[in-house]
Amino acid sequence: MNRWDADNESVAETPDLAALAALLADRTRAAICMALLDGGAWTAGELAEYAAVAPSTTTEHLNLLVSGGLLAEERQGRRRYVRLAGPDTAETLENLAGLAPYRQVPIRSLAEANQRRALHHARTCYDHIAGALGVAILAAMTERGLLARDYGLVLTGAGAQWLTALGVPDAGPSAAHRAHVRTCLDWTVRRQHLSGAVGAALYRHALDRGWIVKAHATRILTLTETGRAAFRAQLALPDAALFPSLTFSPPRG
Amino acid sequence: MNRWDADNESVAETPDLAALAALLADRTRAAICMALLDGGAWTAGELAEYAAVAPSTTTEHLNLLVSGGLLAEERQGRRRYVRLAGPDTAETLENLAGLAPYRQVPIRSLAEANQRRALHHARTCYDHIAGALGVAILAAMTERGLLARDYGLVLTGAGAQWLTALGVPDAGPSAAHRAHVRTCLDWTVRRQHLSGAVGAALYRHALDRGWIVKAHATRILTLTETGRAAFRAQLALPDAALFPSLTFSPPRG
DNA sequence: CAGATGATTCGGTGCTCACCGAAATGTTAT
DNA sequence: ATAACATTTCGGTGAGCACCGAATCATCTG
Repeated sequence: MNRWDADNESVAETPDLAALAALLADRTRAAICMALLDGGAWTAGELAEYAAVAPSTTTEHLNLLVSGGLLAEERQGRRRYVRLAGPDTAETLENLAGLAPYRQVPIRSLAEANQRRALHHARTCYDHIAGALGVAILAAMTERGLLARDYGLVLTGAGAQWLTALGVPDAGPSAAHRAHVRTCLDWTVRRQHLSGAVGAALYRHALDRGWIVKAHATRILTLTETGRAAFRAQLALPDAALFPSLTFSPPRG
Repeated sequence: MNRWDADNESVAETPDLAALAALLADRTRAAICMALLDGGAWTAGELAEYAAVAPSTTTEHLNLLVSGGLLAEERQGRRRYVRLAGPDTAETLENLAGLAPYRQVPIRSLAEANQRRALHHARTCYDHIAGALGVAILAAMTERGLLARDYGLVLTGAGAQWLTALGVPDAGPSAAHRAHVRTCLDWTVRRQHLSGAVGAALYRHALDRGWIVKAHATRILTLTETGRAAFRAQLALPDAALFPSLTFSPPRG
């Protein structure tokens, strides 16, 4: 206790950016986090198999990630479920991934190639829709005057009416602390897609109505025939956004 | 070249989150990035002294950060200037810092304690105002109806009028690709402050009018007497936000 | 209760990397 | 030209850590 600082301790607190980054700096841990961006809870064993490391190694990684605040865990009997700590964690992770350099990964099988195409077409991004479909939705909503870019991105009056006409519950007051409309940089297409509370509500609605179905243990979303009809009727989405086989993956420099 | 994928290469590209995070996972490199969040360009030597490592070590770090895309460099004769790559880099860094755990750092001198108090009171956050002053500005603008939270955070009509009355140039059309109004999590106060294009314009305006002055080689902003008068008249900011000595730093758990 | 299953603890190994100092390179000042 | 200065290159050292396997603990199933 010093004279010049009688009522404070003689220490201060600084955000430990390096400690947080170190959690993500390992390829295995990064892969785990990217997998958890599907928004679901995974068991330790599933993650071990996914990341192709021994269960013991996975345990160590999960301990670090949980105690670092990135993951939340829930134990049920003999198994350990983990998921991302929250929407803000997911958002920051996606932003970071959009900023990251690209790395070449080999494709070893036809199944892998198909899976990758599906992933580029439509996938979850925590609690909303990403991929070519997500990008097309944002573009169409902007073009049709449901979203406006004048003062940042906002839902217009027409947009609010459109949502209620669809039967999407208004997430406004309940999610007061969360931005209503937001964008997220897509790492496959390098363009923006819709996130925020509206993006999340739209995703849930599409799931409920059977427009899309989510595959197990991946982030892949499959568009149903009903979904294609709905997106055509509601937003006039072009076929290129509705069929995986037509999804264009641009070469990267 | 395989039959099943005749026109694509048999490799795909994934964002290398781990590689990006590894850049920030070192305490020295993280300190360098945090220093550069003042928005200015630093020489390699200045950063070496700031981070308390040998010049040769600094060179290696800067090489990594530049080639990783986080920093932009500019050489002038025998010296090397570096700055953050862009506003999106700065934004992601601040978000990350807001998510990071806290670390205790010892305070070794009275000067350090004063500096820290000033930093908590008002500082730059790349291109806008952070600290207690920044938080107070956001709160006051919201309370006075210049910003609204109904559909995400937006500038109201009254807010736009207020800005033009002040003489702040409208950054709207010129910064079309950037969000007009945005918030940034403050690591000192753990509350939001105003960023985005409007935040940047406001900061520049306050500098031009002599409301605040920026100290050399730190992120510290000092409020002038004119500035205090202006913020009282325009936003009715309370004294607690106008005087560093009254700035409250809450204990952390 | 026995056997299977999911997760954890622990010891040991190998690799990566942050750091420094000394010498070298290139630029500005006297 | 010579001196002072800013930065870089390089070799070597030491610490941290991701990984595995074997053994152990806890839980569920037959």
